[in-house]
Amino acid sequence: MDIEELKDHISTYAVRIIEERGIKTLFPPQVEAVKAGLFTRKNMVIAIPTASGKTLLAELAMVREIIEGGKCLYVVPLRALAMEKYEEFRKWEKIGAKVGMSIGDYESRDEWLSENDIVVTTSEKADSLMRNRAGWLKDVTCLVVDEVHLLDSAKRGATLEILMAKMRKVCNPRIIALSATIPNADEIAAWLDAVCVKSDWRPVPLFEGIFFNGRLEFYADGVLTEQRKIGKDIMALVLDCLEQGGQVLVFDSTRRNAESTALKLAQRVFRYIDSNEDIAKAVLEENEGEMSQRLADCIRMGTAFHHAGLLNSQRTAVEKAFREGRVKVVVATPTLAAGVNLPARRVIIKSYHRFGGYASEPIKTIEYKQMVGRAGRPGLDERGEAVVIVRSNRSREEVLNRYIFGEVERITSKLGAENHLRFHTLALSSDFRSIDALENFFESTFFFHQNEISARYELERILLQLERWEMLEFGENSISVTELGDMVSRLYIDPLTGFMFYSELSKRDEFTEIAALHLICRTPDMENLYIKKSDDWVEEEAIAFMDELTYAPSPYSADYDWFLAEVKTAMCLHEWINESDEDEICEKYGIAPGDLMRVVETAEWLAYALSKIAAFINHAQKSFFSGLVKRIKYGVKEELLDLVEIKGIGRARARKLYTAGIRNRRELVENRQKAAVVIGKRVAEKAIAQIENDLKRGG
DNA sequence: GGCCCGGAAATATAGACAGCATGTC
DNA sequence: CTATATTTCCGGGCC
Repeated sequence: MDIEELKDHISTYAVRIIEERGIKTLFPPQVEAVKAGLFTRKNMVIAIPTASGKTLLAELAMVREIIEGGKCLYVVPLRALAMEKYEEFRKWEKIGAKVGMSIGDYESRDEWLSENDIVVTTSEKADSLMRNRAGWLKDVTCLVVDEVHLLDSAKRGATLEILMAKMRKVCNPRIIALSATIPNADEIAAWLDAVCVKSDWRPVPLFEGIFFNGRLEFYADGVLTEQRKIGKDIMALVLDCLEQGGQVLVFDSTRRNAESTALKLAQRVFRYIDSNEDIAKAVLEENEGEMSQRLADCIRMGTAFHHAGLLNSQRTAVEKAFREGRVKVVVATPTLAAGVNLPARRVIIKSYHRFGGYASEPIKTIEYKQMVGRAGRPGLDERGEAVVIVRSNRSREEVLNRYIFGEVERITSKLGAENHLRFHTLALSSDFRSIDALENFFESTFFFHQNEISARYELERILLQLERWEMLEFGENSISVTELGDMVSRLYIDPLTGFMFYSELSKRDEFTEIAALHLICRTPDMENLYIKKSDDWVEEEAIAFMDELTYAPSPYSADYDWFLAEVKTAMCLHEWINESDEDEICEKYGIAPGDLMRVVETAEWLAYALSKIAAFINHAQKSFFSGLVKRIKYGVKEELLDLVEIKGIGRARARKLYTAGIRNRRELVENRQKAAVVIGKRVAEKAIAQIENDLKRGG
């Protein structure tokens, strides 16, 4: 089907914009989706492979929607994905569509979200906007859910499910759900009263293979199509592809392995690139720690590793360098499996096992298919190749049966877990104010669609629990949410977290820094650092402040290891807010810069919640808690808070200024020369300009 | 005594969402 | 209770 044929649906202008991207015709599954009613008001579930044009379908539907005067919400699972889609959709600004984004602590530009025709968000943020009664949400006429197979995720699937069910109740939008290929897409479609479009078509043919004992075998449609001998290890597999002008993406199971593989491959990949010194330098500018040094070393030689220990800016730099062909090989942990779009001619799966709680286990087939789906760059490679490295005949068989010829797992709802029910029930009970109403709502979820189990018994228990925690009150025949309950719901924290904060704050008037931080780390919303065998020092150092804490189990109790992890994390945050050097913190706690940032980010969010609850009960230390939020955000002692609010002045520069006698913004403006000497002329001038600007506006 | 080697024992283990309140002819 | 791969430790053989 020719793109021109779409002009009656989306206007000639819109067709022009698509053509500018070099798209002339629709792919077969896209044609199928159009025929199935893409331009009607039908709900749709579209289950087709990565890179076969799901996003374009969503865009076509959204443009149509906007022309009709509608408003679209595009929901994705990751912030990085939100960024990617936001940038992509901004092309539609050329035909007058306004595009916005709302994720975590970032909101696009200075416009109101209500003015946008397309808003890109994560599922949690969308749910949060709903709890905070963002009025514009009820104007949404089209909801696009990207990666809807994430309904299956034990951690985050429930939120997506609740969001979809809630949206249907509140504004009943048209729903377009995009999914990877899954066996029960029609079940999701049935839940949504949607038409289901399924296809396995790919723009670039995929060859899946096995590498065992130096022999490379490719299979297609159940039969061996080609085999040849090449070298003995992964190096041969990589060079074989580079030799033909391709790029390689390697998936490995641990960060350490990914790093060492990248470094090993670099020894021979360097021949295939020119200088990457500028990229290496940019990566080191963000951080100079050990991991960053290793990354820079790899990049200089044309390889890189990619995992959650990198800073976000470093990750983006690696992705960009790979897209530009300046880095030839990226060795990644699962960060990239379901993340941003980064195709390569050859994908190598170095290990298909991953640690999961108690032991390492084979990854799921859907994960395999997602990794493998990255093989072959449309328009650039004639074919995509995916190779699993295997070390025994047994695992060769396993890979063939389970992955290459195996079927992807069904998607099942994970809403049944008590913590998810508790979390969402509190928020829902402000709209559905009786147990019957709540039960009725839960019957509209995917969980009920799949299981047809009444949630009533579970709900009763949870409601009583929430009442004991003073978040709900029961009237004659209706439930009402207390002020505390409403606050907890809007803060988007687990009610248990809210209760812990509320009860501990009520119990005592004095919290030391470490006690407050540890309270945050005790919470089910916090993700704590891992305790290693060699972490005895945690216990030893903790003796000094043990009696300040809100809780400490006996060393013989089963919770003790968990407790030590909380303490370790609290100590890490304590050093952060007392201005220890970032790289020193990373080294001492055995973490990478990206991990530190994530701990800080989560702690800041929870500290904010803590400070709100402290203010609510008028706690004696409420200003200490609100200061703590900022201190965590910037990683500084109290005295630097004024300086660090200035853009371009972080913890390091603020400390330099303070040491030089410039202790706040006023003193900065009054000591221009000195400031210029301490932090550099350019930075100082920018800072002063900003302060003066703020003063003018603030009066 | 020092060194190398093989095998046993110890060790470590992926990822990443969320608050808030904005302003104006 | 479940696994795997890498690193570290240790003892034996050898020069």
